[in-house]
Amino acid sequence: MKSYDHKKIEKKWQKKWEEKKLYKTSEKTDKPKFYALVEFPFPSGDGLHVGHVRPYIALDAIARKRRVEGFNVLYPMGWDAFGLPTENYAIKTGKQPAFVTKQNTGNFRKQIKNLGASFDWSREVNTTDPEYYKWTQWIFLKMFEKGLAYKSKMNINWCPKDKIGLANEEVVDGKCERCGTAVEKRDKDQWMLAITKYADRLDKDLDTVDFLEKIKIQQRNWIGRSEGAEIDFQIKDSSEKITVFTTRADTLYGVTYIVLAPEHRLIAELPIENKKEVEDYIKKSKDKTEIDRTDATKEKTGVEVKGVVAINPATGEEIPIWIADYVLVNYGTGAVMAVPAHDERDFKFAKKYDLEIRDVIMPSVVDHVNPPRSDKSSKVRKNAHAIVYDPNQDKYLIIRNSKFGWDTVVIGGIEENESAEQAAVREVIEETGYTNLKFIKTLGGPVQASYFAKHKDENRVAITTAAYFELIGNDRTEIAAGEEETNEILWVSPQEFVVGKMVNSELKFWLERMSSEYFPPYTGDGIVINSGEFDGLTANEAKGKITNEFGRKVVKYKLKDWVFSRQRYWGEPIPMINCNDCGWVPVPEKDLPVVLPKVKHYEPTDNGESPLSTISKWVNVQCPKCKGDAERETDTMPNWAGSSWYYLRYIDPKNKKSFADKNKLDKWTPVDWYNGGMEHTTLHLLYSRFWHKFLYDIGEVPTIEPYAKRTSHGLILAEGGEKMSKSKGNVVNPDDLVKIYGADSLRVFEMFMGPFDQPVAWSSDSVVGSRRFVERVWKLAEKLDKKIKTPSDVEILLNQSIKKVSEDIEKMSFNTAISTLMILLNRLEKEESVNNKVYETVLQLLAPFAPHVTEELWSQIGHKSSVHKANWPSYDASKLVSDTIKIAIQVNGKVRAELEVSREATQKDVIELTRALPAVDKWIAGRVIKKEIYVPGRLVSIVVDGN
RNA sequence: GCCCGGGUGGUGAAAUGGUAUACACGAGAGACUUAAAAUUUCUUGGUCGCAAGACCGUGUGGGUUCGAGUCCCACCCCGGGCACCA
Repeated sequence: MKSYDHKKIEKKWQKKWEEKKLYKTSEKTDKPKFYALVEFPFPSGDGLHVGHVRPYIALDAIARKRRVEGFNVLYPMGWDAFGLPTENYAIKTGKQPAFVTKQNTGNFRKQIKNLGASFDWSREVNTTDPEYYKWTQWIFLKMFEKGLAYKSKMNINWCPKDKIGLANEEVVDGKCERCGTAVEKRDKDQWMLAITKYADRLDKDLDTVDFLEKIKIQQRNWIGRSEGAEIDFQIKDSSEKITVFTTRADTLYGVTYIVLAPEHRLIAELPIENKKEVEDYIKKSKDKTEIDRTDATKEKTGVEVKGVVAINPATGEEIPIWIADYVLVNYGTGAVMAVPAHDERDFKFAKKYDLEIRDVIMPSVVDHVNPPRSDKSSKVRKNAHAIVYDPNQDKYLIIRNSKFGWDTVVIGGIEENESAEQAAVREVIEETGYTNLKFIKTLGGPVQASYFAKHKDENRVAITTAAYFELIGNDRTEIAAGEEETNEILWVSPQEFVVGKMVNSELKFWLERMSSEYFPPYTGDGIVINSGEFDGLTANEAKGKITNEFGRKVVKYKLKDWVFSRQRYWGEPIPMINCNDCGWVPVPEKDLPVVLPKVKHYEPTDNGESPLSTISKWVNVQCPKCKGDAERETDTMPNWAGSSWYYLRYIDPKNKKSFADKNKLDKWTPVDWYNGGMEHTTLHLLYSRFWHKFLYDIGEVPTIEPYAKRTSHGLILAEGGEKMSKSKGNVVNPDDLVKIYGADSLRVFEMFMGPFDQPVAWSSDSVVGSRRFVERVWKLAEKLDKKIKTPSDVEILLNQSIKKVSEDIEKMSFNTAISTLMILLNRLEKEESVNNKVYETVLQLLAPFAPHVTEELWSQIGHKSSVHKANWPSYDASKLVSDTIKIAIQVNGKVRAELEVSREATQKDVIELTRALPAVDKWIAGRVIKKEIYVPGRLVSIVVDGN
């Protein structure tokens, strides 16, 4: 047999597959469809690195498996080729971006083809092709027609280095996502897309798709749906009112002031006494950068609006109005009701400016050690806790109840006409005898705790107030009669005096409140207090009732409209014409595409205009409406435009009449499985869901969602654990590894190196292991024998492997699928001869990962047709377990022996056999057997008496 | 601060509550070779022991269980996302 020559084999089969159009998707078949998609790359000058191709290989394996399972598979590839890097390169070298793009796509295509991926190259798309972006522009015009695209003066994010406006999604930590320069704010006329009109559906329809949960969560967080209430606060002696948005209507009675954003429109309307002060503050906050203003760690500032007060609609009280820049104009109503007792920011602000803090929510805890029992009755009691600290020995006074096995603080009921402090003192003396107590303070308001009181056999709802004392002497009186003798009085260290060791779940609040003069605001749920008729309701109940009474229910989103203009050359021209008489007029559909003109210079201009604006021949046009003089829009689209619908163009890439044929769309949408990076979750993935929903609304696509399933790969890092990048010089090019080890070995390695969804550091040294594996599969062909009988354990291992590999590919657990095949191979190598059928199955299971070598071996054993067309192996469910099984014997939880038993053996038989084993007898001899457990097929567990 | 992941040998990593470290890399020893590479055989969590074997061991501390890497509670560290969103 010839030695394994990957270069020859891989070239040979790649050529044959292309000739036979093996991976070309047919439109004429009644097989069920399967549309697999990977994110198409931006063809940079750097080429692909080993990280880029991992998802291509993964979905290639899935696509290959689907084909042999009988699906008509669409697995396409293309180029997301508009973008800054190409333009910047063009500026540097003077080469046409279109030319550079062609060069780069050529290189990328070659790199990908080297891997033997089963893409249908006849459907390749390129977003910079006028035949493609004609339809990107067409969709934009439809959005304009429906009022979803609008031009508006926006205070946008501006990158001074790239000289380009950015969408919110492109700003990371106040910096340009691409170049890291601090983003400035600029007022500019910008085209906007009204993605916010789809906010509710983009959130809700996530329920209808199979996306990884973390992707759904991240999108939901970004969309930021928040249910709450709008409540009007009348301004005293005025017809004006301030509307606030709140998610905590239940705390309305705790509102002690109102805060407006500096940009709030009402500020100009109010008869403010300290106008100068207020205006100074507003000016100062306008001068702050976005980063400074939104830095939550900075101390909050504000200024009171004097001469004007608002009325709390619930209490009727007059409350002050403040202006502070921690309140944002563009969220909610630009005004908040401040509840310092139950909100961190309000609390800090109130402390700083000495504003009133009013408790309206009592914390409520459910004891998790002794939770209330549903079968017991419940009693409400008012309690006092006495926290007694002895500074001399740094210890706390507790009572240990040996009967129930718990430690508790001194606790007792509060009698009528008694304060918590008085009750606490009384209880300490009665129960412990200590009399020299110095009262320090009451630890805030009451806390409600629900628990099951063992000693009374009933559920308790305790509303407890704690009093804090220090011990100043050791005098003790006699402990009152009647106290249980099971009680022991102890002093414990602070380490022991915590929830968990102590039975009192309220203790965490007491400790918090003891340690600082101002305890932190309580922001959790609880029971409403100090709120008139709403007292005693849970916070949740009160939310609804107070909203009904004083406000109205509303839903707000954090999502903002999409800034769609870019002041650059290398993007789709926005197909709009500005006419002095007619305003913004869309380019007529028949004139699409608006083709990018060729220019000599691509440099962006400092005044923030697109380079296109300097080409007067292109700019000056006739108004399509009135035929008067008009000018083209010179801004271009962001490069998220072309990628928002590319999966639709793959379906019918050559269509000249529409972006895709309706029947074909019916057949192929939605994408069945889309894999891509987590970094696109709130950008591309969200944008394309928006575009798709829009196209659905205007009847252009048949489904409400573009992607039925979305998964995500982990990043491949460089060997040192850093990100791979050309500037760091740590990029690994797949071409080099294909040359040395072959595409098959590289593919196997990329799948084997670790969990697909987890980040991994690359290790070129380890590729050799996968190469050895491929070579050993190659060599196993020397042992083939058509007549040899397969040993039963091999038979079983084979069936188990078919099952495991099939399931693991579906779960994207490629690493364990490969290791399963390695285990199988290790076993087969031990045999003198291997049956052809067994070997063929191995080749088939390996084919999705290593398509070339398996195809070669498959043809060498005499197959005329491709291994990539042979039906996926199925397993025999009756041959997954052997007749005898090895089980482990545990004595007191420790493995002491092993035993081989029949699969059908009964518990009685197995345990008898077990006891007879000397290795077991040693551990059980002379001891009382308390328990014997047999887990069929797994183990026997014997529990014996103590020592 | 909040929301997701994750923490297991020298390394990448396996493990429906049931024999922790499968599979692979690396390392060590042997075979083949004039030699090296390649290939191949064996060893490879730690401690003690001549051995049989014993004990310890999945970030830390508690808990549930006959039995915990896996479940519960509290915490520490690393990666990612969001962040003055009312």
